[in-house]
Amino acid sequence: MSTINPNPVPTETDEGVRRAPAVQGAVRLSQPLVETIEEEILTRQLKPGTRLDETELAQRFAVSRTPIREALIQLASAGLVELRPRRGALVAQVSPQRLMEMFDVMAELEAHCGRLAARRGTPEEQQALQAAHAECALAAEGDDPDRYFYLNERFHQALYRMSHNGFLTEQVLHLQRRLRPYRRLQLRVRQRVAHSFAEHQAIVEAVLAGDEVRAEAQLRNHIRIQGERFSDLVASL
Amino acid sequence: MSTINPNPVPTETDEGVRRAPAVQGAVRLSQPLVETIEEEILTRQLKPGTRLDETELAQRFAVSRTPIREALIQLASAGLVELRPRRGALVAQVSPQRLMEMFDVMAELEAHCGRLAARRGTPEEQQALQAAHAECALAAEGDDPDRYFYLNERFHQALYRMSHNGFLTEQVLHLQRRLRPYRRLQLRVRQRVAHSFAEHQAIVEAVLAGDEVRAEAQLRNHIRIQGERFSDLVASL
DNA sequence: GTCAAACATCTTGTATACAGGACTTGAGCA
DNA sequence: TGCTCAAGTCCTGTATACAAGATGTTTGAC
Repeated sequence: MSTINPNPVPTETDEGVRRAPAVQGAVRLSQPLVETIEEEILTRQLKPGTRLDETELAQRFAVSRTPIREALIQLASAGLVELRPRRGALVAQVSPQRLMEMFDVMAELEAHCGRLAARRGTPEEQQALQAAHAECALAAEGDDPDRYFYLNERFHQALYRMSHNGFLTEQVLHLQRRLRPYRRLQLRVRQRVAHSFAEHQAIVEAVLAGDEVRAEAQLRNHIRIQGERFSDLVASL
Repeated sequence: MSTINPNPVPTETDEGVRRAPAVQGAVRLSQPLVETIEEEILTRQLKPGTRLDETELAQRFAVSRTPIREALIQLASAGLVELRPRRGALVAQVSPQRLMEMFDVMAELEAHCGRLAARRGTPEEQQALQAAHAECALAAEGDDPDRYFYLNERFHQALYRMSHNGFLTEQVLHLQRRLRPYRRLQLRVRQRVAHSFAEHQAIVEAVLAGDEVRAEAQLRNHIRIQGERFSDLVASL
């Protein structure tokens, strides 16, 4: 019987789900379930097309089918799971074309973040952006793709916040998370880390200079490159 | 945007939700519930902040609490309902600032649709766009704001499809629906229908001419005006 | 040997039971 | 009179029971 993995994201689910059926502990059982299953889908431990049997999951997490069903519904709403009425749940298949469509939308949203960040960023946010950029520099020089990948996300998140548009930030964060496994492939490509960092440099300069047009263009291009690289990758298969 | 397949057949909800508990008709009871409650929230029959009591809803729709809970979870994922653990569900409050943020994102997504439509629209799609535009003309001349509102949505949807980006289309459709009650307020403003139609004219010309830059700019402006008007409306209160 | 229909089994969707947290109300106290 | 605390009630979250659709298998006919 497997328990729920400790989460990298700081949450207040202080304890695991290892509980006797009648004991009430966490506020909602389905929440950690959503996070765990989502993580496993995004990390490809659960592969697209995999059947998600409710009873099996219920046994695995030592809860009843009720919170499992609620978790699956939430995952379906996020697009990670396909729910076929009366026929069970599958890990959603994401076609290469759809991925490219998602990268396309991501590029536009990030570009808009860049424009707004250049226009609205406060001095503190500008400093935070530079700090995030400096951290990326260390990882890039140290030739540590995994660490760069993580810091790269932090860099972009600093930009999202600078947009001062909470809704936009939520949307683009969601897409960032959704596309993570595919973006991760990119950095394995030769020289990609170095190129990415150079692009960041141009972005930082444009944003700090308050150059909305350039910030927008640089970011659009920065994201779009990933979509194109991904497309090359797919085409080569 | 949810990947829950409601039905093998893309049919309307055959009728209301009033059914005897034991009658098996729809594939899932929660689906029509989601649609009904969503409709009532979007039409303001259920006002922001209203408590959504599970037992009460269960009685009203003559089902058990189980499908009600599943519906509420889906609505919460769509942002229409706020779920407070152990403390019940509320119709989500949308602050004026958040609405403006949503209009801002909407403007960018529609603008991108416009650009792609100008680049990729097929002759059939161009014809469909013109046809939708012509229908709007009739409603505008006839001074029928409600009908114009409906046809206006069809016009925009024709543009979304022209983008040939399914993910983008889903996202922007979702936002169109979400913002509907607030957009509806716009057309009551004096001369707004006439202005809107004039803007459509410019959009159609740009898209048909394949002028990506102009199509994008016209659409961004067309949507942004609504956000600004809304902001004026809020400020005047 | 192939196909189809009927049956058995599995799994989902819904109803209901039950436990525990949250809100309400009223009494005691300052 | 106002505040605090406690008991009672209500409602949510979870488990479980049950019904019916979906799937797989076996058997029978051609």
